[in-house]
Amino acid sequence: MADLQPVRGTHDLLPDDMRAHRHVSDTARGTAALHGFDEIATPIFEFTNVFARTLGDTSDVVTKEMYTFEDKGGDMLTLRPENTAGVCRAFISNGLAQHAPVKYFYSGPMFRHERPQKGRLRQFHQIGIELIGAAQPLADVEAIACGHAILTDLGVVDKTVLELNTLGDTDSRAAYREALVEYFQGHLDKLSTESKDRLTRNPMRILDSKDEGDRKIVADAPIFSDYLNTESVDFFAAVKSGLDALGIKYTLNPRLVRGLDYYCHTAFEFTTDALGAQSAVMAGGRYDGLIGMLGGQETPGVGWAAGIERLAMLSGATPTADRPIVIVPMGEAAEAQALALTRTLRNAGLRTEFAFSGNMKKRMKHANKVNAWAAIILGDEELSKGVAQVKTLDDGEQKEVAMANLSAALPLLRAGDRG
RNA sequence: GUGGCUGUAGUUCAGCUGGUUAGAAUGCCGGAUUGUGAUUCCGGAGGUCGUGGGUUCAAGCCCCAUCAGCCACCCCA
Repeated sequence: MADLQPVRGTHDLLPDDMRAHRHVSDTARGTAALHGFDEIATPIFEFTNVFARTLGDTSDVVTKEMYTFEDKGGDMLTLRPENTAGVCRAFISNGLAQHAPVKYFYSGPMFRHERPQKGRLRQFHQIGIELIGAAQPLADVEAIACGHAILTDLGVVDKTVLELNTLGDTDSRAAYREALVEYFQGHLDKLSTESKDRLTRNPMRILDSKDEGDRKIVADAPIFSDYLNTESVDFFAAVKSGLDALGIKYTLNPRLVRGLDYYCHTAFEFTTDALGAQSAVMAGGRYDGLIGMLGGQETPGVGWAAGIERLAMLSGATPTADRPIVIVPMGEAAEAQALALTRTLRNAGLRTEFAFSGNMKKRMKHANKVNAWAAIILGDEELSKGVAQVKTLDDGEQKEVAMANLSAALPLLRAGDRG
């Protein structure tokens, strides 16, 4: 066992992992593009303020999970724990308000100092979309529809449930919050220690508590829907009817709240029970206050993020690498010829490798080991005749093909093999 | 951050109540005569038993610490 361990909660993506990973991000990128979301990339680190200001100083992410450090110039920087704040910062920095509404897709690493578990890493990867500058409920529907389509394309949508809730607008939320605090204050002695803490930091979180004592108290707590104003109710109704129109199923979950302060109105989460305690696969919502908090002109936005590792685990699909052709030259003259041939075949778009060491047996073995679908054998005899022996490895059949015809003939020989 | 389980060859694991040179499978390397792989046969390399202390005549097995993985909580993707 090597004594050099990777940093806790980080993972190497070896080719098999990488392919599974790419399968998720490539599929998502393609489907997002189909929905009009173009890819952007923002820096992996930002000034700490970008996150501290937007995520709120009560959230767990900010208070204990960020990788924050001072750089050599004395600036406080933070490795991004999520990408929405970065995208909104970019929106402001680049004066993109003039192009609003804009639709962006992103994919990349995020960092959170949490205790690792399966499906929960310190460096993990997310895909996500942001739709900035559209205040209409249809924008929320569009964002959810895009996410739903991606889950469908990945073949995991059946393993998930779309949970939906509204957090209302600022007024509704403030009124409800006040009522909640007042209610729980009256039951302070019976609340769990954790929930007492939540009461000051994020009272709505108490609704989600797993503590039995808490649950009893929660049962009689004020209900959010009683505090929603007409605007909030109408907005939510529009989102729901949009989803209905698209045939996207959802279940209402009044307990679905958000740890991050900037969310309002629509909150949604595609959850699964296939990943243990890590049930959230794709989560998002509306964040109308975020850009204002960052110092930009008040601009509405909606989006979601999804964990690539979790999606990859859910889908279980591990695409295999394209099988190569291996050229097996015997003798110096053949090796020179083989080099030229690799180039010809590669130019023709055929994945080609060169078995350059050992006797013929070794080279054939190599071809087998790299899972080649065909070996091209080139020796003195073949050279003198201007041909090559093409052996298809699955059926063991060998055919003589004129050198000049190789790149045209190979795809036909492979037609029977679609590995 | 809190609590619990686990940690033996590249990989998956075995190793009896502590007792001589720690095993298997698979993988890897080499061989079974000349230009043919994946099957078969033979041979070989590879582990300071996560790491550091301690108890003991003696520790992979016991104790402590530490690191990592996993599970639950917390939180979240």
